[in-house]
Amino acid sequence: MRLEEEIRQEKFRNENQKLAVNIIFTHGWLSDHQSKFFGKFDITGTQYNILRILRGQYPNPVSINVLKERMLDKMCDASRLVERLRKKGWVEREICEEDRRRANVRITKSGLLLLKKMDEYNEAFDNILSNLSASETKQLNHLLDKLRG
Amino acid sequence: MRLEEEIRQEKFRNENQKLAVNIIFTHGWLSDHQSKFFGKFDITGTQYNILRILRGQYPNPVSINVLKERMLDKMCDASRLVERLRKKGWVEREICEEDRRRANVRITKSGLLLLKKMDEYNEAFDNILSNLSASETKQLNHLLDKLRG
DNA sequence: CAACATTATATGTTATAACATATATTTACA
DNA sequence: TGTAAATATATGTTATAACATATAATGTTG
Repeated sequence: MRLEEEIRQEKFRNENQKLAVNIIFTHGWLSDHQSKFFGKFDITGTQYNILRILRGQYPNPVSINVLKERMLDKMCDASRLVERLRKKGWVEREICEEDRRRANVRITKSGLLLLKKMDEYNEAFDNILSNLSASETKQLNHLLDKLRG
Repeated sequence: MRLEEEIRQEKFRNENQKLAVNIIFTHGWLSDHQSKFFGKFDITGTQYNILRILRGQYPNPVSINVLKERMLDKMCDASRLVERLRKKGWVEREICEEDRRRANVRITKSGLLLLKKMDEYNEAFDNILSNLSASETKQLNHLLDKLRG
């Protein structure tokens, strides 16, 4: 639906301002869908993202700092985020012996199992974004990349 | 920059998944810029948005419920958000006499003044999004609208 | 009109994000 | 090598978001 109808605001200063609002609104729309999905597995989108990064490196560990760098939303709070995942048994951490400042974080079997279970729903999840054709999706990706410069 | 480089992940399941990640990442990128700007005025993006809605109706008041409806991120917590704005002197509220359940919220002179001051920076703000041509911006808006169905 | 449902808002609680600061370890360099 | 700077992570604090529930006013229906 047109943004103007969704938020009942007919006038924007210009297309740029509308774009800013549109990005925020679309993000909210997507988050709603996602958190419904993630909620079923007692995990947040941010946490899921971390687990995905860790699976990508498995069986190698990843430091907190690298996690920060690769996170979608650069959080300063990665320590406590990892600690929450640890409490749920999805990751383990140990001090890195080569550099004792670092903490090595690794996904556990239990974490891998969770992701595997969630993988089965990937297709349903992708369908949230099925209102665009393949070429439109590609173009949208391209425009977002270009927007950020 | 290409999303793949920004988050150092070369492979996505498909363009749809990349799109989901791209929207979240672009939103984060935009929020960073915005909060730098909003922070200068001791206001958050959400609060600014409420003030804009209220200015749109000025001098008529708006109920909490209508604010909720029009907010970009439908918050359940609009009461306390309005209360925060009231404490800063940017809005006032009173009980609606026709329906005493409702609270009428109105932007104050001080709130209007703040928005006016912020208006002066609109152009600089729009420039955050200046990496696209006019027609690309329009198309991006169109694709986002279509994506949400 | 009495009882119940609905609506609008408020509030208690918990989880998380944001910010500043602290601690421990390593690196650089005089 | 001793000391300061830099780095990696942790922690204290505060603000806000999310969720559930409470309260008060209005609408509805027999």
